[in-house]
Order: sequence, then C-alpha cells, then structure tokens
Amino acid sequence: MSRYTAAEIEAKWQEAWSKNETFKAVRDESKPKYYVLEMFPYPSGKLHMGHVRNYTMGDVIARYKIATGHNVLHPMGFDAFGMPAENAAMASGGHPKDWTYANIDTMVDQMKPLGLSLDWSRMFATCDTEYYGQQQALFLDFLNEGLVYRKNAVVNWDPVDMTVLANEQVEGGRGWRSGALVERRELTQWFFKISDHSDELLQALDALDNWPAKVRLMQENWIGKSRGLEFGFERVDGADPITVYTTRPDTLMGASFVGISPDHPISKEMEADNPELAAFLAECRKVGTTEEAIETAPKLGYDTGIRVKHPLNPDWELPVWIANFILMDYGTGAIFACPAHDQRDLDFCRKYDLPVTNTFFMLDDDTPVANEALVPTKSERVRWVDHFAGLDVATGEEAINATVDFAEKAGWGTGVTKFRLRDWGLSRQRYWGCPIPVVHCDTCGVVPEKKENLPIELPYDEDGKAIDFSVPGNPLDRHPTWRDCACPSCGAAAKRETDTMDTFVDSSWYFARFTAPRADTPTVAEDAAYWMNVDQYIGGIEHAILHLLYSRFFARAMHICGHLPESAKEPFDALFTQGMVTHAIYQTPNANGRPTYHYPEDVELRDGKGFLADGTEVEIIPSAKMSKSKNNVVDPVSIIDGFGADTARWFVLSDSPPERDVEWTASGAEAAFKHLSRVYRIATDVAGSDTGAQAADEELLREMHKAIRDVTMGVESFGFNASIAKLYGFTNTLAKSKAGSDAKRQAARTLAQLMSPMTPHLSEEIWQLLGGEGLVVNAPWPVADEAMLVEASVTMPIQINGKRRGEITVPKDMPKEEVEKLVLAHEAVTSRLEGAQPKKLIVVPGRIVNVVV
RNA sequence: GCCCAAGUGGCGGAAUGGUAGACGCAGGGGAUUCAAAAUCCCCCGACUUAACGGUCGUGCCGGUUCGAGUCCGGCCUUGGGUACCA
Repeated sequence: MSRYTAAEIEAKWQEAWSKNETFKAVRDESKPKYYVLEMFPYPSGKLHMGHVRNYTMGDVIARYKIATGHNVLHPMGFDAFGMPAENAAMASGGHPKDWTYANIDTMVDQMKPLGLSLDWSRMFATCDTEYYGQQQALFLDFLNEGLVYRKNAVVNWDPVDMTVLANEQVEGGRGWRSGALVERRELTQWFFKISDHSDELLQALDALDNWPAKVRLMQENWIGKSRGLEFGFERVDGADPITVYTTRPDTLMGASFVGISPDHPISKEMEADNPELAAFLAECRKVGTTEEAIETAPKLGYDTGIRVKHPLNPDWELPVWIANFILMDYGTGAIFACPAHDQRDLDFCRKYDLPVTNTFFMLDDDTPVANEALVPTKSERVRWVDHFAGLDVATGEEAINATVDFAEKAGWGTGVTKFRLRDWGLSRQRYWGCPIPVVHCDTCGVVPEKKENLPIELPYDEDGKAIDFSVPGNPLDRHPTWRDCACPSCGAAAKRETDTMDTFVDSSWYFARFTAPRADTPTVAEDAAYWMNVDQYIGGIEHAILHLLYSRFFARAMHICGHLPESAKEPFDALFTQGMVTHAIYQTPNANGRPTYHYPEDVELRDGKGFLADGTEVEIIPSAKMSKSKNNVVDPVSIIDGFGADTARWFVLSDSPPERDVEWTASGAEAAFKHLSRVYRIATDVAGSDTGAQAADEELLREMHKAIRDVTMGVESFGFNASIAKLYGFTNTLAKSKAGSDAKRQAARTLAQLMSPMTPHLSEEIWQLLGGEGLVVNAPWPVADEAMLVEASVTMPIQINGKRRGEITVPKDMPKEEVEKLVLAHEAVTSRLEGAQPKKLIVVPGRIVNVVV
C-alpha cells in the first residue's frame, strides 16, 4: 500500500495542467463563458492565509464551471501602486518599483504551488507602464466627456514635514513621523463626477440580485438620497440670506439657532478681522478630516453675533453659531438646529444654554424634552404642537411632506433631493501612483496631455539620486527635470502635473483589462463583449462600499467613452464576500504588565491550555485577525511544504461558512491532511480489490447519488463547508461499504470528482488510479439520478405542546388523515391525553406532527 | 458618533418557522501492537436519574406563533466601513 505523498502528486499534476494549457482562456463562441474573479492582492511580499482562502473559493467555482461545460476566464494580477512601497523606500532606501516587483515575484512563486486554475498569461500589475498608460488614456477620455474637474478640497497637512498625510498616517491628531499637530489645508485637486450618477447608482442596486443584501444596503446608505427643504434665513443686518438644507422642516417651530460649518464662506469672511474667531476656527481645523474624527470630536460652537429672522415669524430672531460638527460637503453647509428632536443639537444647546422647545409629543406622554431628544421613527404617529401647516396627529413623514408643500406654496422654500455621496477626489500628492496626464501652461492654463505622448512614465533612478525618499514630500515635485515639458497646446515650456491618481482608480477597471490585457487600447470591443461581465466576483467585505461603488461608476464612465458595452455598465453580476482567516494569539504578561506575544510553534497545547517550553502557561486569545506584531501569522508556504496545497485548500474551506471568519488551527490542518491520506488509502484499496457484484452495491450507489446532489448544491450556493461535511460522510460510507469492487470503483471515482474543485491534485491522482478517462479537470460533472434519490418512508417526530415526545415512521406519501390516526393511537400521545380530545392536531406532511393538549 | 454584520457544546460550526448540536477538532474509553506511531470501533451540552426518562439550554430582555437559533421590538459585546490603508 503506497502512502499519500502530496509534494510528488501536486508537482506532477501542475505540470500536466501547464503542459495542456488547461487554464488558458480563449474566446470560444460555441460554449457559454464564465468569468470568475477574486479581488487581486496588494503585493506585500508575503502570501497570507486570507489570500489562500479567497483564491481557493474562486478556484472551486472556476473548476466546477469548467466541469459543467463553461469556457472559464480566471485571471490574476496585482494592485501594485500605493503607500507601502514608499514607506519601504523611506524605511530602508531603495526604489518603490524594485521593492514592488521583487514582492510580486515572491508572491507568484508562493501562489503557483496552490494549483489554482489561473490563466497566468494574462497577469499584470497596475504599476506596469502598459497598464497605467492605458489608465491615463481613460483619464483623458473622461476629461473630454466632462467626467473630471478640479476644485478645492481639504487634506491633512503636516506642518513640520511639509507634506500631505493619509488618514492612517494621522495618529491621535498628530503626524506619524513628525509628531506635529496635523492641520487641515485646502488644495486644488482633481475629482471624478461620480455625484452626477448618484441616483442611477442607487436605482441600479435593485437589480443586483446576486449581491449580498448587506452590501446593497451599505451602498444605499452611503449614497444617502434624502428629500428635504432648502430655504433662506433673512439676516437682520440685511446681508445675503443664509441658505440652509434640512430633512426635518416639520420641526422648524422648534428651531433654536442657525448653525454654519467652520468652512462656510461666512466663517471664512469673518475670520480676517476677528482674532477670537480665527482662534476658534484654528481649533476646529485641528480635528482630522475623517468623518469619524469630526463626528466624535467634542462639540464646539461660536456665536457669530449675526442674527436671522425666523421665516414664519419676522419678530423671532435666531442666533447664528459656527459649529464644528457641521460638514461643508453636505447640503449647503448650514442648518437650523431643533434640539428637542435631535440628540446632537440637544447636547450642543445644553452646553451653550440655548432654548429647547418640543414641536411634537408622543400620543401618551407630553413631558417636555430634558436631556434626551425625542426621536421616534418617521412612521410613528405623534401629536404636533400648533403646527403651522395645520397638523394635529400625524407621522413625521406626513408632517415633512405637508411642510414642504406649505413652504413651496408660500414661496419661502423649495423641496429638494440631495445625496450624501460626494465627488471622488483622485489627486494624491505622492510618487508611487499613476501620473495624472495634464500639463500646466502659463498661457493656456491646465491642458490635457496628447494621447500620442502617453504613457507619462514615472521617473526612475536616472542619475541614482533623483528619486529620494529620505526627505518628506513628493519626489515628483522636486525632481530636477521630470516636470519640464512642452505645452501640448501652444508648445511653450510648461510643467507637468505632479499629482498621481488614487489607487482606487487602478482597481476600478482591472477586471475589464483582464479581457484584453496586452491591448494597446484600454479594452478591445470583441473581448469585452465576450468576457464581460464578471460572473462571480469574490473578495472581502471591507470593500463593500468604496472599491465596489467606484468600480460601478467607472464601468459607466468607460461605457460613456466607448470602452465597455452598455451591458457591462454594471460589471459584477454576482458578488460574494468572504471572511478572514484568524488565529489565536498566545501571550504572557511582561514586567510592565504589557503582553509578550509568542509564536504558535513555541506553544504546546494540552487540554485546551497552552504552555511554553519552560512550563509557563500562556493566555490564549482566540480568533484574532492575523497580524505580524501579534506573532500569530500562519505562513501558507510552510503549510504547503509540510502537508501540501490540497490540505491547505481543504482546511480553509472546511471549517467555517465562507462568508464568516475561519480560525486556523494546527490540529485542524493536521486533521485535513489525515482525511486526505485516508481518501488516498481507500482509493488504493479499491483499485487493488476484485470481487463480483454484491447485494450492498445499490445502497452504496444510492448514497453516491445523494452525495452528488448535496455536494453540487453546496458548491452552487457557496456552502463549501456543507459540501465538505457531505464528502466526509460519503467517504465514511464508502470505507464501510460491503459493496463489490465495481460499485466501489465507481463510487471512489465519483468521490474524486466531487472533491476535485477543492483538492484538484489528489483528485487527478485517484482518477488516474481508478481508470478515469483523461484529466478529471476536464471530466463532465456528475449528475445525480433522481430515481436513486427517492426514499420510501419518512420518520416524523411527534411533538406534544411543541416538545418532542416520540416519533413515527410512515410511507412517504401516506395521507394526512391516516397519519393523524396513527399519531392519536401512539403511546406517547394516549398516555398524555388520558382519553381527552386534543385541542389541535397539526400535521406537516413529511416533516413533523404537533399535538396540542 | 453614524452605517452594516455576527453572537449556538471545551473549540470551528449544522439546522426551507418544524427532532438544536450534522460534520470536524479537542477529550475519554476500547481493539490492534512486545511497545509506540499509524489505523479501526464506541462515548462525548448542562443538571438530574440505578435505568427508562425528566428539566434547562442557541449573547441579554420582551413579543408573535400550535411550534422561534430562525420572525418582530429593545439592549449588550465583537468585527467591517466611515471617502488619502488596500
């Protein structure tokens, strides 16, 4: 009996697939196409278990689709621009490009042993000149279509390093390297006009039936369509009115003050000759640029001294305050506050001693608001206090509509629809990104580069010094010659734009590029028409909003410019979001009480407790995200070296539902290896035996057909863990079966086939061993025979008052009345009824019986 | 803060509103072996019972239902996102 030697088997079959070009995708109109895509990785230089899980899931789908007769496109690439490469250059010298390509080489070497069904001939990285050159061409087309523009926007400014910081580079309001307090600063930046498509991006979500509902909901809330009222507050001093936008105009009679953003034009105008206000605004500008920082910062206000008139009562004057929680980007940057029905407004008014007045009460409670705002759902009926539109008892929703109508008829306000979604700022003041292909000319202004001059390449180390990360800032800015160019319009000396593009741009169209990765246009019509859309997209839930929304916009923009067909405007037909791979953290407290983290290989597990070599017990924190600093990262390469790729693949699929996190455990991986060894052993036993037909043949084959049905259902519904549970069960059945060798051989071949999406190498080996024809990867997927699935009888539990008290086995199609008779005669029932009639008898055919006594 | 999820034995998890705990791990017992490894078989939520069985049990509180892990309302905890991490 030979042993399961994964390393030999895996190398052998990978070579076979490679020789046959099994996974090379070629257009073939005679077959239905299937495009499966996993979100491409950032080339950190180290393959992570999370990658293994993500790609294995895609591989299961891809191999299953090959087996069901599809022409499959399954590509892979790298999302290769971004900050880590610049950070590496800052930390240890070298060039981001060298660092990135070295990492890509390493990761490809780590991925290939997994035996994924990838068409490697289509691979590219977004930092390849061929890719980002085409991206620049797209940018110029977008610019030409009016989809790109420039405006001012705030960034995190580090006043010591004199550089722009990313949000993650701001720690506690300070720059991560300099430690200086970060300031908000305005810069002129490039924007994509995604907001023009807000409504369409929202409406189209409804048709994405094969996306997780949670992702559609998150995008819906992010786009944030709201209906409200826009109107002006007349200023007592006669200056231009202050225009506010509110989604709760019905609470206007409870208005306490008018609030404006620190970035509002009025704030800025007053700042110049008011040092006190300037100090206040400087304080506001110390808060970071993230929504989280703004929303959670302590609420600050400043009374401008400006007074405005209430639109319904010119004698009622309201103060105008600058408040740090009002965003200039949303609405008009000005609001009116109704503290009785908004907790944030209420907190603010209590802090600054501003009046609080209820505009409505609950039907059964007329206590005025104290320190908790009254905020019922908009569909709840409430009683209004002297409502100006004449309402008494009505819902918030009705009151809002009545108020908008009232204001429009009276002529002092307009009902408007607004979106929370802002335009997409794509400018980055960084080197390692796609250069924005425009030129600044003293006479012509901002001029797009000519397409024939593309790609605008990033400068490399021409003189060994040009690209220097030892000083902060953007190396493109201080490069001695790179900026110099001729104006594409007038030919005079001009300067290149030094901003590069947000890396989300790179990942917003790579899926389209995979359909024609070497073309000298962004896409090729025939290839895009054949391969698009992505039939199944798989990636992390962390991309639910930004990446997926930007990609949806980009596909629309590419369609407008003729780079994608109309049918590809919504590029991902189905989406699946998978969970993380986690691992326990092993820690002991050190002298200061801080934790010291221990590597898994240094910890011995006994009875659920962990011990170091010297006997010290370690604290085990289960299911933590793998992190280098916590020493709990499991390296896929060592697992593959130890057990083989099939074991790693089997394990990451087996233990948890794919959408949830899976905890990597050494014992789980070991168990997976033992199971695969067992399957191999069973297959070799079966191959070596020779008996005639046996009585148990039919039973085994029935179980085989059930396994085909259940495993197939699991694969089709992303229930890979359920498929694997069935495969365990069927393996046990086969191992214990008394069937003859022919039936067993058929069962074992089918087992190998059903396992082949998960463990393709082992399956090829067993398929060959048992005389399967050709490669199992090309064998048609088995189909369950309905006749073999029919059960003659069914066992139903008998419940009395909802509690299980017995069971009854009856023919599958026994009429309800007869089942009732049998149940009422059942000992468990008669003993509890004691001759009385049941109050109710519920028979769910084939399922359950409940007797109510 | 706001938006979106998740929470079931010692552990990962299973369960179209219909027998809670499939399958796997860990643990316990046994077979095989000179012994071990490997393999095979059995047991395995808590409490209670000699046993049959009974009671409780799916984060917490309440509701709908003949019947709730599943549906509804309100919390708690953890995770993801929060527009310059990718």
